[in-house]
Amino acid sequence: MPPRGRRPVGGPDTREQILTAAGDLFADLGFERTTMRGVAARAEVDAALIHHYFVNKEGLLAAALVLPIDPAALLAGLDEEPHNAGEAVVRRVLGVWEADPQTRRHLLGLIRVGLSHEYAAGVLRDLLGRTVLTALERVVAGDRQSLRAALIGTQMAGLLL
Amino acid sequence: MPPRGRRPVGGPDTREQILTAAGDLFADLGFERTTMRGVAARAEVDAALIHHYFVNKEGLLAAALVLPIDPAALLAGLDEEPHNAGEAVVRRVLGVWEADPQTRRHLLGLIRVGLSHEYAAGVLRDLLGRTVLTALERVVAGDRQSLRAALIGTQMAGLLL
DNA sequence: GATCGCATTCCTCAAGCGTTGACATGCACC
DNA sequence: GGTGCATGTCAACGCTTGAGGAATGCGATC
Repeated sequence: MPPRGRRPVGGPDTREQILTAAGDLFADLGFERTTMRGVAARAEVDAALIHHYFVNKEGLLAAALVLPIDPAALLAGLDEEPHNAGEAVVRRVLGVWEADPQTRRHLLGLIRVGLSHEYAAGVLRDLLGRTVLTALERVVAGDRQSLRAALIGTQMAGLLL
Repeated sequence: MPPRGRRPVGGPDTREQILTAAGDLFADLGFERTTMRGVAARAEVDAALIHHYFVNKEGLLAAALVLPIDPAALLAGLDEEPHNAGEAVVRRVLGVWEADPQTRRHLLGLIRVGLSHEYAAGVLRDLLGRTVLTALERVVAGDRQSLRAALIGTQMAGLLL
């Protein structure tokens, strides 16, 4: 039984602990099968504290879902030589995919979350829209930019899957 | 502690008890503040039994929401003298409203439920559409029947409110 | 600059909610 | 008299909330 009030300073960042615990469990189990109590236990925290920080399970998901890589950085510089940007995108994506098993596991987790639950899918779409598509749009030139960016995105998702 | 299995025959109709208990509580408290355990307690039944019969709280609401009067009967015969149907409708509605406090309480309860919760409002709309509007349409003559029936309906609702 | 009071922030407890699956018991029918 | 279905209860699960308890930071005061 932990003491009742606020913990003395100097301990690990509790909020961060919750976030990583949640990230792990969501990735492993999907949305439904991940439980608040499970996250709380793994983060060594009372379940109510999660609500304090993230309001509810959906809020926790939204906060826990982060990309393991920065798409803007990954695609940086590609807009300078548009003629072979397509191939370059594929190369770089596959690059991280193959190089780092950690990252691969994380990405697979994201996909699993998206597949596991209606609401979770929405959150994930949102995240991708804000990050990946924005980064892609900067690389893609010409007209119908957004559409082509979206197509590339789905193409890559399909490839990884 | 009641015995564990099925009750001996001859007792009151359990399902009906649940329904009246639910009707009372929904009318008094609205949807949110009515609890499954509360209904179960009032009906002297285990909460799980409600799920057995009505699947979930929304199902219970849909089953418990019934009109205290039959609009078809209330408006019967009015289609025979269309010239003063309007006034007659008002008279009859106000008739039951003033005559029977029981009915009035029940109707007020329905309105409260409708106001208390998004989903509940949907169920109520549904109920009204299936009953009141159908009855009204039979009374209203001429073109744009449905529209005029709907207008009369809202008019009456406003009046009572 | 030290210290005191106080609002804020972090945190747990206890309880409430809907819901579910396992299981018990009576009833009807063959 | 056994078999299957309808009727019930129990115990537990999972999310959420409100009441507080404890540490902390900060301005006022000396």
